[in-house]
Amino acid sequence: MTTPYDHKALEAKWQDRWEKQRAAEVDLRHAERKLYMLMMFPYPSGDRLHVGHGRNYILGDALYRYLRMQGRKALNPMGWDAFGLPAENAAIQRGVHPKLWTAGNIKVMKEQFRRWGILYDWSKESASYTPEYYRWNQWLFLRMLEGGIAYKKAAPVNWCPSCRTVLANEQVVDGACERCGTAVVQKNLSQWFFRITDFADRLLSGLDGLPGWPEKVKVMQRNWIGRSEGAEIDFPVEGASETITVFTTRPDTVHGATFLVLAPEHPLAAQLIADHPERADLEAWIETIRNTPRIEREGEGTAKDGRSTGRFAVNPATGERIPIWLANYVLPDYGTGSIMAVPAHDERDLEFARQEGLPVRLVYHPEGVEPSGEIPAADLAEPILHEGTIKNAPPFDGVPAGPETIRRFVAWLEENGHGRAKVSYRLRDWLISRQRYWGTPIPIVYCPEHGAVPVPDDQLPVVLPDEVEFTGREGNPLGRVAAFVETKCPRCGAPARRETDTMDTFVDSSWYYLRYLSPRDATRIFDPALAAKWAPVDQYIGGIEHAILHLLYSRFVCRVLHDFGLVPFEEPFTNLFNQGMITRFSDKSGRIEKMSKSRGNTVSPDELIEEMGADTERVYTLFIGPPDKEAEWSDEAVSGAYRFLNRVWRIGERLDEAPPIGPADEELERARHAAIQRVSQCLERLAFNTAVAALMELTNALTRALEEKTASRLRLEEAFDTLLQLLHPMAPHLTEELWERRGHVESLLESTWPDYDEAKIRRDRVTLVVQVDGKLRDRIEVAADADEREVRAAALASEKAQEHMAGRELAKAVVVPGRLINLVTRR
RNA sequence: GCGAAAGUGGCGGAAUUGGUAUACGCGCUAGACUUAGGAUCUAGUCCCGAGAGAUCGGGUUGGGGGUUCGAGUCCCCCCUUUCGCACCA
Repeated sequence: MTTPYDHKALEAKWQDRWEKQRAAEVDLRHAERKLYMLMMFPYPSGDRLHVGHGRNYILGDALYRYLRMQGRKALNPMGWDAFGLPAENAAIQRGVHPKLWTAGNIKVMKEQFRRWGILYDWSKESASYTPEYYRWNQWLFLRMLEGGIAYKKAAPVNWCPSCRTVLANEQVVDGACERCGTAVVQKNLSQWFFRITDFADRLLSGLDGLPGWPEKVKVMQRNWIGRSEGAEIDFPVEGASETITVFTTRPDTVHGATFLVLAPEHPLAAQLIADHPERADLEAWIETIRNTPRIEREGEGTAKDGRSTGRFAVNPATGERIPIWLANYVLPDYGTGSIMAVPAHDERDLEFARQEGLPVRLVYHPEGVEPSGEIPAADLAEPILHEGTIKNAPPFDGVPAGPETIRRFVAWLEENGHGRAKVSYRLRDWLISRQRYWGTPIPIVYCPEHGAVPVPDDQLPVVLPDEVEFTGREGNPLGRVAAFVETKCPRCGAPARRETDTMDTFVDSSWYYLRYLSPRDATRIFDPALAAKWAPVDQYIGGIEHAILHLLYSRFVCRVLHDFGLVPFEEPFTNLFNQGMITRFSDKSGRIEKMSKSRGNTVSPDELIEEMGADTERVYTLFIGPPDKEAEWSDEAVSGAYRFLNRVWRIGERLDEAPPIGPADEELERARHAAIQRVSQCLERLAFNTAVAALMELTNALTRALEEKTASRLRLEEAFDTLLQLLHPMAPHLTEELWERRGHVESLLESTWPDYDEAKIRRDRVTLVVQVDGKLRDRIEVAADADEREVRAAALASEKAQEHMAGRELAKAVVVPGRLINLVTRR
């Protein structure tokens, strides 16, 4: 009977030891070569981490330990994204103060990390809910205010009725709150923004300088920024002094603009319909559109809904009168909130023209089609998008569609004073105000005399008051704390009120990687010298869900810090790795889904660790599949990892069974060097799954050698030591224990990653595949250094090859050294 | 609709640059040791056909075509799945 190894005692022992030794602590000032790796810091929610979360941290730790053994003692800090709604909701529901609740959760999560055997440099720990941290959020806000990057404006904003706060555009997914899924409504409010749109071009072009980022993330960011080149064109309104300016990417189709469409919310709309006989009806209709949730208005298949204003504008290209319409398909917050409709050359405009019986006028004509002036929209089956030549639009007749034509039109518009080149973006400014308690107070005081007055630096931090009632009632609880709200104007000393909005927690997370470098510096946001030395982060690891949100905001804030002269770089994260999700069958939905508490398909690491140990979870998690792909958790397959580790353990107990001299020493030596090579190459590209497979093969080779007594004790011990080293990143506890038992004084973590010798892997004689006309027919053994002539002779001597050549003449022989020879016959 | 990634045994998956498809693991089958085994060890396990047998022949990486001595890998067309974007003018 064999008993499994005592993982409980052994794992506790090593976790204690690493903690006591402060095994991952880095001296930032004196380290010679910098390497900064980082996992996205977690939100300390009340839920215990499950094995799906574990993948992220285990992956990072395995990488850390590997780098460490490579002689690269990386900075690998951890902290807490500790502000946010769940803490406040817990306070409302359970009467626990968010601060206590959060602190308790941090303690639990820290213990979970420990139990996974994960090494962080805890001396750098920082948490965003401490005044020591968030005062620098406030400081940064004030600098951005001075720099004109932070500003306040009244605007229609996204409001989540369930979270009772406004949201940034990035936090609205398919018209719903990113956090709770509730449909977002529009509200007109005066709010604080960061002028991220000023950085749109830099954020866009910077992506080209990030070869270490997944293409997918870069594409998502490019789409989100949504740069469009085009022109603004002015259309004078008939009978009024106003002009309507539209944005278009196709100024070359301006002759085909047969009507204008304004978003119903457009500032001119009310004026245009002022004299309309059905003005009241129209106003009611505008209200309806205005109050339609975004999801309905912009959703798939939403019908176009429009009304004529009864007014006309002049097409500056043709001089013709064209009607002005209002319609829901024109969005108020993109471009100028108004378009020139060219139904001949735009699908949406054509659809609307058909629906409303509006005319079409071709600018580009396919071959053989002659100009026919305005025609009914019903006569055109589909729009002509990027083909044909211009006819009947002097001076452009005969010009084909293309970018050069667009440039010519822009120049022509500019010369004639009808318009100008213009670049538009989808990106909106970042709305950072939140009407919630548990966040960084925005350091502003409202004075009746001086308006919004910034809190002076020497009065920072503006501390979040502890004495707050969490009732769940409408409105920010901060607004009901008189001691907080009532203050004096920093400028004149008159009674004034504090801003009660707090900052979006994505502000906290946009620069935290810099705070780790000097977490207790009370004099500045971070140490610029250390930032210049250690940042940017070399390897960032986290989930794809932050492809836009956190990663875009961080890139923006990094540029702000750069422009302030605080950091010498513009990109915060040089290499980015998105680990795949762990999925599992969910009884609730009957489907395989992302592992999550709400889906009820989580696996608790606590029980798994209790039963089979943290090393088993680690090895299985790394073995489950390519780390960047999603992977399905299998409760059964976990035991494979457990069996593997027990096999390793048993080899350790049986080393003394090996004979002093072994007949197959070279074989084991070859297996050892091959394993070093394979595992090293795998880990260089984070392919832990195949690295584990290679280690299983080495383990199998060791077991076989031991069973068959074919390797000497010396070789066996050597190979076993190598196995422990290569396996350490994946199974640190077990390997440290066995390493110690082998009599090594220095810890395995401090040992040097083994080198391999290619000469030791090479064999004297190799097996070559013999193909005849591309089909495998035989295998032959030849000297490893055999030249092409020798290989060909050996292959032609093969009886099987001869049979399959069936007397046909040899046309040529293709030799791939060390692999195969293909005998090609003449047909 | 646009963009991206993917499709390989019963399952998870492997296969740097085109060069022995199915490594490694799970599951399953048989056997060994056992009072017992969800423990451990050994052997087998892509499909079809022939053979008592070691073996031998043929086929196979979603489907179809192409390039090549040679294609899971490259090119073209199609199907399916997942993800992202989606009235952005």
